[in-house]
Amino acid sequence: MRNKHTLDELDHAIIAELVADARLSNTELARRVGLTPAPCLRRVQRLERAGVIAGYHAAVSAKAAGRGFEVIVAIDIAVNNSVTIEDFESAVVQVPEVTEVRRMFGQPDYYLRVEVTDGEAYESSVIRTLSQLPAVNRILSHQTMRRLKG
Amino acid sequence: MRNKHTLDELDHAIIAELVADARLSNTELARRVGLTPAPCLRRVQRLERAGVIAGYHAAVSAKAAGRGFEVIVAIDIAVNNSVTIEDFESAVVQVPEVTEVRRMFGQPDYYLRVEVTDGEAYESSVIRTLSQLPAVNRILSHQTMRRLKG
DNA sequence: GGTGAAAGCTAGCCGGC
DNA sequence: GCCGGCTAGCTTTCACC
Repeated sequence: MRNKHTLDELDHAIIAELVADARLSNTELARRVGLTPAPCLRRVQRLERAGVIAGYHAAVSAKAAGRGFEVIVAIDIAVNNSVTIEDFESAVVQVPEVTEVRRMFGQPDYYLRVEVTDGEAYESSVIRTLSQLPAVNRILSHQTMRRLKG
Repeated sequence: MRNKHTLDELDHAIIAELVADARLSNTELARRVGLTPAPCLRRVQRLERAGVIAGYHAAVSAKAAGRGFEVIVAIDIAVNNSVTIEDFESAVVQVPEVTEVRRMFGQPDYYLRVEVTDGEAYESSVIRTLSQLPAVNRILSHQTMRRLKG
C-alpha cells in the first residue's frame, strides 16, 4: 500500500491524542490539536480510510481480568517442513491465552506472549498444547515480573 | 486490588465488544448486549472505575506509520545496584520507539519491544541510547520477520 | 433494570481563503 | 484543496422511578 498523502504535524498530533485516548470526542480532539471540529473529523476519517488508524480497542487490565501471569515464550522449531510449520502456526494462533505471535529472524524462531491466571493454567492450557505439535523442538518460558510500559 | 463484584455474562459481553471496537456508541453497545443505554453505560463506567477497562487506544498500523521494523530486545544488566537500575528503567521507558518494557524473572532481566522504520533508525535511536547506560551488560536484538497475532 | 429530558456531539452543507 | 461556521438530528448522561 502506497502513501498518497504524507502525514503532517496535525495528523501526528491527532494520532497521538487518539492513541492516548480513543474515546475523545471529536470536539475535544479538535480543541487539543488547534482545529475546529469539522476539518478535524475529516482528517480522522482520512487516517482511518488510509489504514493509518487500524482500529480502536479497549485495553483490558490483565490483572483485573485475572490474567496477571504473563509469560514470554521462545520457541525453536525442529524442521523446515512447510506443512508442519503451517500446522504449528495455525494451532498457536488459535490458543486464546496466546495474545501475541511473532516469527523471528535467527533464533528463537518464534516469540509468543501468553496471559493466564497462574502457573497451573499456563502449564495446562499452553505448554500442553504446544509441546504436542510435531514442529516444536524447544520451548523456553520467561515469566514477567513486572510490566513497565506497554 | 480486590474484586468487589464478580463479572457476569453481560460484563464479559460488554468487554468483548469494546475490545473489538472501542468507538461503539453506547446505544449500539447496549443493543448488542441486549440492554437499554442507561444501565449499559453504568456497567461500562463501573468496569472503568474498577480498572478492568484500563483505557481506550487507537491502533496505529505499524506499517502505515513507517514503523515496520520491529525488534524484540533482551537485556541483561550488570549490577544489582538499585540506583543504576532505576536510572536504566526510567531511561528506557522514555524512549518513544520502545513500545513495551518487561522486567523478567531469571534471564534475560528485561524484554523490550522496539518499533522503528529501519535498521539505521534502530541503531541510532535505541541501541545508542541503551548501551550508554551504566547498568546495561548485554543487549541481544531479535528482529521480527512477521507478526502472526497481536 | 428502565424512563425521560437537558446538554453535548456528530456529520452533513455551505461559503471563504 | 483545505478550513471554519452553521444546523438538524442523534447520543450521552443524569436524576428519578
